[in-house]
Formats: sequence, structure tokens, C-alpha cells
Amino acid sequence: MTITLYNSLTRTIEPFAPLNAPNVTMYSCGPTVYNFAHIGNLRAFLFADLLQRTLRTVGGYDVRWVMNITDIDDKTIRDSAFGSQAWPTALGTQSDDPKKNLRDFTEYYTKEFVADISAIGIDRAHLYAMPNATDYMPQMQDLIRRIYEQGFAYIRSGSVYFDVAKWRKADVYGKLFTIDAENFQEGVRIDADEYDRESVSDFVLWKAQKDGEPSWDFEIGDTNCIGRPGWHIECSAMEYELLGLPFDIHTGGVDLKFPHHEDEIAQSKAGYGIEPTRYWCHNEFLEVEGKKMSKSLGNFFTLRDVIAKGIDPLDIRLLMLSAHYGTRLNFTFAGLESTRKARLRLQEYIYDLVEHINFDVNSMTDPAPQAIALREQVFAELANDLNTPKALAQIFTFINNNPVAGLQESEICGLIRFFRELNDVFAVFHFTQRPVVTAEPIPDDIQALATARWEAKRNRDFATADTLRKEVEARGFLIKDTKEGFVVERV
RNA sequence: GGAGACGUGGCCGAGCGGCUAGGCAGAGCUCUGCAAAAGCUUGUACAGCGGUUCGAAUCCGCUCGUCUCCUCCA
Repeated sequence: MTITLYNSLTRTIEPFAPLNAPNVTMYSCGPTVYNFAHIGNLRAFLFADLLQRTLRTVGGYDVRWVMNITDIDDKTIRDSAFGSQAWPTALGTQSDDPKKNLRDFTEYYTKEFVADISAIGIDRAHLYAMPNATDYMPQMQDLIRRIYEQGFAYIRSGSVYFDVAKWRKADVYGKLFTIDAENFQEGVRIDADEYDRESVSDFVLWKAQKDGEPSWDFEIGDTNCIGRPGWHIECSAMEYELLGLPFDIHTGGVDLKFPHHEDEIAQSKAGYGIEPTRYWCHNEFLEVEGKKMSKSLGNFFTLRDVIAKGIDPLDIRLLMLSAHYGTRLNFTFAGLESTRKARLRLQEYIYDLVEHINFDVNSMTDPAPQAIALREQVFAELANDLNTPKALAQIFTFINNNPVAGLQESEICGLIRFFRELNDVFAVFHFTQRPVVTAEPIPDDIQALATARWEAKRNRDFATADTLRKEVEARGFLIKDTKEGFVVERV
């Protein structure tokens, strides 16, 4: 099925066609590992995951997916620096080697990151690579040299800068983002000591060493510029190395359009002579009370914060899938609760399907028209720029109109197969037998009260039964009557 | 100051000129002695004001409000 995608480069929805079907190459801007990811960050990775899963399942492609780990930048250096308050206690004492501190620090948060994305249903096996920037030092340096040799970079005080003014004469700077060069608001967010550059719009490719910071030798021109890479260069270098240029799709959050992705395009083209990719896909932000979730605003939740509140990570995944990736999504705990209920309803339906079947699903070859029609509709929505909300709506409409009790075996079979396939994209459903609720042990005295109530009820002494029920409820337990008897649960 | 978005019923969210999703909550009902759970039924909303059109939530203009980006950002 042909998939259409909104391309930030053309600002239109376009049919997606890979350069070498059935292979698709895709690069996603990953995390900077200086802290735990918050769920706003996670939306970007969930979007990339949704996209690659849809390409596999709906598009039938083989996807080579790369997500980088930024393990060197201002923040990782700052927080791993000797004496940093941000040094995780789990790591023990710091060494006196800045490089080792940086590596230990970023490895720690990388591990946590992988655990987080696994919890929300991103399968590490789907990733071809999760490269660390610091493992691609020679490639980054090679790219910077190429840019320098092409005349689009200059060296100042040991740093290497990209010459945007010069590049603008050779090519368009502002492909993803309309840049109004006249109205650059200068000064507010600029770290003064970094700015030996000729123009504010120039960006750094390589930063000169500062005392006590990790650094690498770098022979360029006729000097050794000891230092470390700038922010944008890693992506360009790793894309070239791991995917080759041009590759098919590049994903990231909208905030990365400028400057990060714009600079990436300029660097890659200036150095390699080729633009990195043809489809740029960006996800919108997760908001809290109408504002971007961010560390600086302090309105963020990490995954572990949310899990600690008893939230199932699958509900976070489904919540994100219930809004289109290109719109802002307002995060609330009420919304999470609403998503949980919706998910459980779908899950109940699947449990019902599983319960009503007593033969091997895979051996069934008869087409079940209803299931085929549903699959067509739902996959068409996914193919339509990943319209997950609409796809979910189709599924709910279907289950509302088709209770499991009224289905033929062939339909049940077809539906199970459909839901399994769907789960290759959604990854929020279970296909086991409905689990038996394992009641936690009930204190003997509560059990005795409940039993007494059951006796009273059987004797039709409802007044006593109600009194006992209230007593049990006052103690924090709930009695649920069933056909055969009763169960007691903690409220 | 510049650029770009957005504003849909109590909440979340589709919609891309006519057929006016879906979820959650609420209400009513069924089943239950009661309760719980479950199931069923039920909702014409598009910020405001103009305009275009046979017809506008959808297109255009203005107003109001909100957000994002403009070299830390998913």
C-alpha cells in the first residue's frame, strides 16, 4: 500500500517512494543523554517508531532505521564535569579523566534511555544502529575537513565555523525554515565566549578545547585544533557512514528544524555534495496545560515519574497514538485514564476473540470479508500520513457493531489475524488468554465478614447483608457477587 | 521585532466545501435484593465578526485568544 507523508521540505503531503524499494533508510534524531528522557521527548521517538513500523507493516518495506545517541555536547560535558552536582550517585566517584567521566555518565543515561523506550514498546531489534557520536570522531573530522576544503568553513581561535554567508551564495540556506536574515534577534541566547565567529548566523562545526573538558586531536589546515565536535556535525557524519546519501527519511521534533536540521542540510551538501534526505518528517510537541513540556519550564514528567504513579506504559504509547503526530497533544493524567479505559475495551474484545477460538488461527485460509474490509480501512488510514486517530476510530466503530458473540469462526479467525498484524504497528495488545485476576490475599477477618454477609444474603436477610457489606467497605475492601459466589478485592 | 501554527460539544481528539468520526466523562436503561462489573441507548460542537458560495467547522479578510521557533531544545 502506498504511504503518504507530510514532508517539511515541500510543506505538502506526498506519496512516499523509497530510492531502493523495498528498502527504506531512515534516520531519527535521538536523545542527548544527560538525564532521563521526559515523555515529551519520548513522543518524538514514538513517532519515529510509528513511522518505521507502518513502513514495515503497511508499506511492506524493509527498514534500516538508525537513531543516534548524542553523547557529547554542552550539557553532557557540564553534568559529567568533575564535581558536578548532576553526577549520578549510582556511578560512584568520578575519575580525574574528563573523557572517562563523560563516557561513564552518558553510558549510564543511554542504558536508562534504552530501558525507557523498551517500556513504551520500541523494539531495539528494529533499530539497525544506535550510534554514539563519540564513536564517529574520524568521520566527523573528515566531513569538517571536506567543508573546509570546499571553502565553506573558517578557523578562529581553534574553533571551526560554517560560513553561512558564503554558503548562501552557493545554495539555499533556509530550506526547512524561512529565515529572515535581516531580523535575527541577536544576543539573547548567545554564550559570549563562543563568539569569535564572523557572523551570528554562522554555526560551529568544531569547538576549541576548554580547560578540563574532554577533547580530541584534530588536524585541519596546517594546525591541530584540539577540541570537540559541534552539535550538528554528528548527524551528517553518521548518516553518511551508516546509511549513505541520500537516504529516504529523516525524523525529529519540530524544534529541530532550525537550526539543527537546516544546518545539517548545509553541512552535508557543502561537504559531501549531496543533500542528506528527501523526506523530512517532524512531530509536534507534547504540551502540558497548553505549554511545551520542557525541562526548563519544569513542567515535565519522566517515564519513571509516570510509571511510579501506577500508569501502564502502554497507555502512554496509546495516548500518543490517539492524536496525530503532527498536532500538539495536550498531556493530562485524566487523558491517560481515558486512554487506559479505551485500551482495556479493545483488549477485552481481543480476549473475547481468543476465548472463542479453539483451532489454529494460522491454518485458517478462508478469507473473512469483514476482517479484510476492516484491515483495508484501518491500513488505509495509517497509510494516510499515519492517521492513527482515524484508524482507532474505525476499529471502535467495528467492535461496536460486531460483538464477538455474534461472529462466525472464520470471522473471529480473520479478526485475530488482523489484530495481530495491527499490533505490529500499535504494539499495545496482548494475545494471551484473558489473565485470571490474581486476588491479593484478603485478611482473615475481612474474609470472615464477607462470608457472613454471603450467608445472610443466602438467607435473604438483606439488612444484615448490607450492614456487613458496609463494614467491609469501610475497611477498604469491596465485595463483588458472582453467579457462583463472591470475591473480595481491595479498593 | 521577524517567521510559522493553532482555537471543534464537560475533557481528549478526527475533519481539508454538502454525507457532519471516535474515545473518556455525564445521563437514561438492562442485568442485578443492594453494590460492583458488564452491555445497550443517548450528544449537531466548531473563538467572534464580516465576506465568497446554492451550500462553510472547512475558502478569504479582520478581531480576540493561545502556542512554537528566531543558535540549549524531541
